[in-house]
Amino acid sequence: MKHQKPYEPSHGLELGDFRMTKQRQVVYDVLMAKLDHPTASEVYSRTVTLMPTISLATVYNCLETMTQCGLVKQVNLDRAPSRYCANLKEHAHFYCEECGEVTDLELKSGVKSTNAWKLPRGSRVDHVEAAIKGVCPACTRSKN
Amino acid sequence: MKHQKPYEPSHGLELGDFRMTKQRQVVYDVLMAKLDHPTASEVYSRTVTLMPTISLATVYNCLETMTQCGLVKQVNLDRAPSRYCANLKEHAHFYCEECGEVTDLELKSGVKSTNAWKLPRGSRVDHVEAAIKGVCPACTRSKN
DNA sequence: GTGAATGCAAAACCTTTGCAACTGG
DNA sequence: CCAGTTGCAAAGGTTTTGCATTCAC
Repeated sequence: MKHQKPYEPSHGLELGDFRMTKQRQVVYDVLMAKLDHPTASEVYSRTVTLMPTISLATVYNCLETMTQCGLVKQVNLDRAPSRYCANLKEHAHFYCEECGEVTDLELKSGVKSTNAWKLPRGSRVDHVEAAIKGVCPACTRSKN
Repeated sequence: MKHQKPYEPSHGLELGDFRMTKQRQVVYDVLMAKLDHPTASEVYSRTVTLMPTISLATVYNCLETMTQCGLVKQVNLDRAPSRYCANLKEHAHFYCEECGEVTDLELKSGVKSTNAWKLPRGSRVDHVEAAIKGVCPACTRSKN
């Protein structure tokens, strides 16, 4: 069985041998420029306008590396292509079934993200991934 | 943009034209027989021992159809192959990074699954998907 | 200088699909 | 009977990989 790599805390940012190449810089800039949740190919489309020679494979590599380093987060909703997100604070994702937008939901203060669930005593929690599907306020309003 | 199909409540089980074929029966039986979280190909491996002529594509079709009907749930963790689950009560999933097992976490009573997150006023919530990664009690114990 | 990263194309992987044959109600 | 389902093989779309070239440190 192929296990996940153990989750690396995103603060601390242990970059190790991380080399800041031009490509990585552009990919990172693109992610920071617009805090929506682009897929790898959307990131590619945006980077290619800034650096026409970059390849899709490199974008994938950069996103993977940055995910490992904790610079960005990979967001997976169902089987859809992964999206990437530069918001490093703990948060959930809201997926609007009408407009397809993904927005971040902050954690309420003083609350643990696991607090709704019965965790067996003795579990160690490393990471919580919460996705909420529904209809966003804007789409709810425009529906009638 | 290709949207999700709207989420269908799993109670009520509107089966519509659903035809209980031998293949679907076997797939369903296999899922009920062991409430772990097999992937499509694990389901295939198990069904094939009971019905050697079944094809992998049919297993995928059956799982898809049953997911639509609300008979089973599709569980997606990261980019790993989808797993399937016959537990229809609202629950979260715990993924153990040591042993790779996926277990169900019940919702605490009197609590909403969204309660940790700041939902914008006016959002409609249809469905919550929560995945918790960590180390299960058994693996935590055996580590030292 | 040297190991790491890139770019390209090809492969890998999970999943879906087209279609003729079959079957459940 | 006949729409819905199967099985097969082939295609689909996303992501990864092998390898020669280039580059950051």
